[in-house]
Amino acid sequence: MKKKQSIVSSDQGNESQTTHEGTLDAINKRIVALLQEDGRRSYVSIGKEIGLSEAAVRLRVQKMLDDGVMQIVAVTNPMEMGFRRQAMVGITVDGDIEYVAQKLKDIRQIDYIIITAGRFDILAEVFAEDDESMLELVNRQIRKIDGIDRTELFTYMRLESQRYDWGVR
Amino acid sequence: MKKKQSIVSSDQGNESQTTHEGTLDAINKRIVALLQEDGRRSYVSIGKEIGLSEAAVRLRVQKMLDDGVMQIVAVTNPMEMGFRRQAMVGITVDGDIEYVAQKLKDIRQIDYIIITAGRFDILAEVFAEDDESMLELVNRQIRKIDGIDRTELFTYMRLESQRYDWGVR
DNA sequence: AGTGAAACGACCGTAGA
DNA sequence: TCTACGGTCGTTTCACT
Repeated sequence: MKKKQSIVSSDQGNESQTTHEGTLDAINKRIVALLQEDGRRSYVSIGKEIGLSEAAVRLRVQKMLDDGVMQIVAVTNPMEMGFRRQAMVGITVDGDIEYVAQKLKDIRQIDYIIITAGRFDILAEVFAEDDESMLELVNRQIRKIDGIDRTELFTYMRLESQRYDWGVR
Repeated sequence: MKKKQSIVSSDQGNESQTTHEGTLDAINKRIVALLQEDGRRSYVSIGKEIGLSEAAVRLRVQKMLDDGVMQIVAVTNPMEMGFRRQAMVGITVDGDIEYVAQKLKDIRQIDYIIITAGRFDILAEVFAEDDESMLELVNRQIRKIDGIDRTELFTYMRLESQRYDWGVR
């Protein structure tokens, strides 16, 4: 529902929480770090820990959410959701990459795709209930897309330390 | 801090929220879907939307968090955090995979590693401030690890539709 | 950007079905 | 596993710095 707010840099002498390069100030980093542990932690308790009033914490969090610096969301565990197979699919394209990318995005069992430089043109992370439906997905859905040359499957044997804390460690 | 609670399936005629296969019941799916939009949405407002009391929603969310079905966390945007380069590194190992995996996990700029079957033994997602520090990371940190045979870098040109909603679409 | 205070709303534990 | 309810705590708004 929320749109990224248009930021007119109000050059009126107030020190910004984010620099032009997009790095956060020390206070925001601490706030983000705490919210990465528990996204529902109250502003009051965060404020107590870092020595700021509840309102100050809340305004900072709101600004970071509005600016698209972070989001606070439920992240599900694929295993617990009944998806026992995950894989990365390396794809080489001999047609229109944008077209292929669009078609891939329409597939429900792909959670993200990456346009890359290297041996592959696209990497797509896929999940499936079991080996059977993983094969079905790759052979009947992905490989059928016009413009796909080859696919190569990297089945996940084990996923270590999935984290969501880019840049705040 | 929280441990996954041991589930003794109390076969006393109460319909469970999770089946043995780990899929959620319809109510929990709706709750998760709403929390994927806004992880801080109040239990009261969720309850109103799905026709359940605040306490019922709260108990269900608590159970899903305790069971490791989902987590509610802040997810940062690497770009906004000043990390303008992301890449997947494909790694082949000629030594001890566990040792290599452990060493990789200690590197701050790796957010997750995947043990795979296929051309590579390990896939690692890495991020860096710029090309310079990406090269430094791969050449000076990753390639120096004992037991690593070859590495292959897939630089992200564009990341499409990163989502965190496995299985609830 | 930040504080403090008052009114309101959400959350939590528990009792009862 | 649900609802109802009362006590406590968190959030919101606003005036002030």
